[in-house]
Amino acid sequence: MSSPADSANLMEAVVSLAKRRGFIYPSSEIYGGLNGFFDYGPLGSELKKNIRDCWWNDLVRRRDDVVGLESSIIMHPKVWEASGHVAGFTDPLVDCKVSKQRYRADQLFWAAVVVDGKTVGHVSALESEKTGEELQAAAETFKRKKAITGTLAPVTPKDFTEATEAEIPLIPSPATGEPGSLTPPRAFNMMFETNVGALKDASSVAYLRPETAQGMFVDFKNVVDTTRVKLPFGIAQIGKSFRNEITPRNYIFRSREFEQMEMEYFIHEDADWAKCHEEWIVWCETWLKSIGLPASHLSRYAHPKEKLAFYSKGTVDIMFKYPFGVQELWGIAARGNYDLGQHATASGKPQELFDEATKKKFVPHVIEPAVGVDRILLAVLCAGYAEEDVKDEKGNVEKRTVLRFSPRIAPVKVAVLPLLKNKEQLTGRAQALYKKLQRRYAVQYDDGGAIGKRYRRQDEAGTPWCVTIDFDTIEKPGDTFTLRERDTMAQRRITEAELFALLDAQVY
RNA sequence: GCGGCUAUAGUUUAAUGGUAAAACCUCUGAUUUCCAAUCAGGUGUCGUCGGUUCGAUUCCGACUAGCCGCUCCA
Repeated sequence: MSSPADSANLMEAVVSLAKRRGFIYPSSEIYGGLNGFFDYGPLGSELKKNIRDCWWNDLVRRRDDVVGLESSIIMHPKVWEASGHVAGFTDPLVDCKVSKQRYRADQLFWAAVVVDGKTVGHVSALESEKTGEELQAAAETFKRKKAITGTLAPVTPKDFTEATEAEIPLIPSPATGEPGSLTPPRAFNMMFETNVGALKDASSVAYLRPETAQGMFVDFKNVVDTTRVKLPFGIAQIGKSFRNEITPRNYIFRSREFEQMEMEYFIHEDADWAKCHEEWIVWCETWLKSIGLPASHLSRYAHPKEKLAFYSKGTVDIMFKYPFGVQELWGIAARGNYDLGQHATASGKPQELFDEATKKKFVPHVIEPAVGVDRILLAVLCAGYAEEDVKDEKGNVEKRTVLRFSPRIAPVKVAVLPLLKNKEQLTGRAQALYKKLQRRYAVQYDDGGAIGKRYRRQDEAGTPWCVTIDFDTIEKPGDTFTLRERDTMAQRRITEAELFALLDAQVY
């Protein structure tokens, strides 16, 4: 087997195949495209739906402790104030116009150099464990170089967001050491704004949700009051989310409109959250393997304690080895009771449960596995893509392109192929089988061109099996078809009952 | 958003200051056609806008989109 020479080629090959076979198109392509948005074509929309269905079936339908939810995309603006997204979902950035370096304003520190009570200059340093000491040392160096006499006051470190308009031009760039090249911090909220109702004013502002999670928190009491759930239990949701990313990148990996599959798993405040956290990480890893992602491409990344939000007890990301690097696929966060607490405070409605044992009310804690459907889809495309060298009858080496999707998520489960399209006996039998399969599975009927070409066409679509209705089917007893397997290209004869049994076992 | 590179059929590529080509794909027809069989035929292209020019797909500019880096994240 051969594969594209390097990662860049693999990515190009996947993008090209995805377009050519109708998995993924750039959005609004006839108008020049729109950065950060994509459309899913006939095969892509089937693949995506299968990923969603597998997750929903395994998590919501096949577990006793998880229920589903579908909340609205536009919610009350106060939801996003309480969640912290209005204030905190921003990245204030500062550019150095000379060095072209970019800094996070809250990670770029500076201080005035004060000698004998007079400000004589400014120094800067990037955030580190000893930012204060570095600034102090820089201030002393500054004083010495400028040959200023007097008493240097201890520096007061501030981050760049605290700099006034007058101070910004005086602060030196960490890259050049010279002032004047830094831009004012530009903060932009990553939430898309819109207006609800006829009037467009401050009171009509609403947001397209940047995550689906808040729906589960806001409807927490509704679910508790209207269903028979008992702790521990989860509320799961699949839906579109929107983020006005600065730089959408890496194909569908980071887009501005994307689809999330999230669950909030609520546990007692005294429950062993670490154990529960670990169990859900394992569940997620197992699930990814069940839809065909190889274990060799999966890894874990535990966020360091000091980088966690103050309310977070721990976050572990399941990483996937994409062609452009090992990147986050699934984040499993232990969020304590922060979100329910925030909504209780903001809404004035307690978000508590009653503990019969202790006779006390408490706010449940939560474990949150959050994954992007588009990221999973990209992962299965990249992991499943293969180019093989196969020899034809004459011994010539030819390239076979194949997408090795798990039968669970393959957009087409079976292709029904009459060996010839001008023989009524063959096409009639093929149509009958096709119609019967169609009632339960996504199937394709293909009578175009040569049989070999049709097999290869299905390989590129990732179809696990082809059944060919041939002359043995109609001339020999047994009513058997040729079953051709995608991965091995092996052929064997199979009856209709055996075919349905195979599908029942493999497609779930 | 900033910097670098790029843009020709659905895909991958070629040529050209004088009006665009090939392969694959797709479609139609013929054929007892099982690993991109064979034969015959068909559709389809210079990202957008502007400038220079007698004439621009080619040169220049802007915009849009893509790739890489800064940054960010499901």
